[in-house]
Amino acid sequence: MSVTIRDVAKAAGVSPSTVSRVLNNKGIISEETCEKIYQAMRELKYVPNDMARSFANGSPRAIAIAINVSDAQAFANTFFNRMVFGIETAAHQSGYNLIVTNATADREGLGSIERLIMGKKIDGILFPASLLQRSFLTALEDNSFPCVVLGRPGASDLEASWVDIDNEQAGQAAVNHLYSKGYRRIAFLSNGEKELFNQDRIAGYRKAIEKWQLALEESWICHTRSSLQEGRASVRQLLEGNEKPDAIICSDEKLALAAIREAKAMGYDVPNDFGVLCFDDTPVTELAEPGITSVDVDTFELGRLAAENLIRQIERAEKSSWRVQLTTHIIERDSTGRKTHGK
Amino acid sequence: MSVTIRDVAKAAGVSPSTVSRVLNNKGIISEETCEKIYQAMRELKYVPNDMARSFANGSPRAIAIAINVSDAQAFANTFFNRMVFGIETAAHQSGYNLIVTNATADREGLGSIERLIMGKKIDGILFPASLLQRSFLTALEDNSFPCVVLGRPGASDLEASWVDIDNEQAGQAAVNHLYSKGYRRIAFLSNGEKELFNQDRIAGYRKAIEKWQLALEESWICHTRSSLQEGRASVRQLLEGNEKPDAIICSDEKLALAAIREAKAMGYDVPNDFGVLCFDDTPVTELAEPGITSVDVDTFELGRLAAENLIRQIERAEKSSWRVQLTTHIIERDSTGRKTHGK
DNA sequence: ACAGTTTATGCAACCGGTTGCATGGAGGCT
DNA sequence: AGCCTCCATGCAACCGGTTGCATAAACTGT
Repeated sequence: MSVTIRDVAKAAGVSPSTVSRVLNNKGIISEETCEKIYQAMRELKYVPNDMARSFANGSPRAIAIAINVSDAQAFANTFFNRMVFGIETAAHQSGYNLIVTNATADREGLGSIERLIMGKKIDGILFPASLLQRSFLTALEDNSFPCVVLGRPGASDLEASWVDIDNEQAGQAAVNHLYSKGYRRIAFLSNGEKELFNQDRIAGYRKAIEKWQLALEESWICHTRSSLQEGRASVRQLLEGNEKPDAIICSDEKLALAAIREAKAMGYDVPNDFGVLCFDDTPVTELAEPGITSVDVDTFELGRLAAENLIRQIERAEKSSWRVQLTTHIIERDSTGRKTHGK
Repeated sequence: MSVTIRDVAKAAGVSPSTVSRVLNNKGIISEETCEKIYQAMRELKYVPNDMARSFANGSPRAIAIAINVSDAQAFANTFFNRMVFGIETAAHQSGYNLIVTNATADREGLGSIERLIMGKKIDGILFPASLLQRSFLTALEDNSFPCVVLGRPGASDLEASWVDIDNEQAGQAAVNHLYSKGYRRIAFLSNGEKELFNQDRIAGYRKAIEKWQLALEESWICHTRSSLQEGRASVRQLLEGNEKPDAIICSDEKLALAAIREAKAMGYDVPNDFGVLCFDDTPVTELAEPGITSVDVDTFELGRLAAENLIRQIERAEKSSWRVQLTTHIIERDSTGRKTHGK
């Protein structure tokens, strides 16, 4: 069939082992032999068979990322997309392939992930925190199989490595930005009370509010579902209360749009009477009118870091828990671009 | 290390070959032996080593999708995301893994794709048409390596298989929808004259215009770049001309937003005086105000079909050129929801 | 000049399934 | 009973690199 290491060996007048050693720079080989072998490889257009190689040294040089095909969230998620690109980049740099696999369990017993792991097709795995509910992770830990979680896992007792946005910092950054723009009465509209990232962001929000000694009304922290309708209802309630905020931090773009529309409908001017800001930069925040200021994170980098660490785990065979929380930055747009400062 | 086929054989009191045959239902095996072997496999918790298997039968049972990490388009692309999910689903169903790989060439000679192919790490590859410029495809064809292009390749002489949206049908569907809503003077705002998909859509547009015997002004077909500013300028020009359209089909969401804003700014009521529609359904079309009617395609299905065909190519070893053009459907929103019919 | 060390390379086994060919036994036919 | 066929299974080679151990050649020091 194709040209093998033995063909090269024959052509160069050496043994297969020598060729292998040259390929992997293992052991000491004389300049001369080296040259002969390279020559032969070039002539025969030799390309090593990666399957054979993986098999022989028991490592496929591949990592996997688990996704959930039925997850509508991920479907729409630009965020996720960029992260995958970052992961691929890091993997490629270290000579690993990236396998994408669905996380749902098969009827026939083993889920596709377990199959990949047990079948020795991957060296490590990246696991979105949202898919963590099932006992996957503990299973992985028992086997001490290399793994990095994308997003902070809920159960804090887990010893896994993970990467995430620094959500507390993100919450502070949001307040800081609004403060610098002259807003003083800042509300927070979350898209889910149970979500860890909202809790962390709110913690950061509180800290920053305190730091600047701003008004802190408990009624200004409200939770709703991510929809235009429910968002508008919440904002209306806020703006009809006795203590009216002059700016709002929203968990997502949908709520931010809702806030803008409701405020406008009630006669407010955005951003002059009412500032709006949300987390995650997307086409929607860019194209909204006014453009929505957002707290963004470099998701490409997030993915890159995750993969890099995973590979370090694999190669060093160390299962130390490693965590990274990436700092966010503000992408400033018109929704917080107040012109008239003042209380 | 781990439990192998020989361990199972020993436990069941048979030879490794018999176990292998049971695993792959090859040959004829007695009920009795079969049972013994299954029993042994269960007891030992045997999982076949996929690397060894791939190596032995010379097929890794994996396909790859080429991406371009530096491509900002794909970055933001929900479209792409869903397609990948569809591909993974089909691949998984047939027992293939999906490898994601960057298409850019390395400095050290072989690009990662060639490496995957030559190194026997994949059985076939999916290739976005946008990455086709380089001589990849011809190289693949010379080797008759299984390949499916995502999107119609530009050079029509290429013999490759591909899947795409039926863009001509999409253009017709857009006109048909507007016509059914009472619009009669329909313009087309494209985001690039050279793009094949725009050419096809415009061809469909012309056909449908003719079919309904609508007015066809050549000045109504205009090309611009995808930006709010340039979009608005184009629309302003259209609406200031002598022959004013009462609806517009836009290549993308950005241009549609531009159209809505410019029309509103000029005192038009959208959708009653002026209907707006675009291709591809995204969060932006959903969240715009008014929501933008779009011509959408099931990209998950598109990916699924592509992967399915690729695998058929691999398994049948047939290199027939196969094409699919998927039919679009209208996602109706308020931007074409005219209430007052009439010219 | 000789023992001791270093350097460069070969030999052969191994990684874990797969498969063509061989074989022994059971059953069928005359 | 003898021969043929078919069924079920085993044997051993093979896929293509990798690697521990052995060894021959070259070099070092005295």
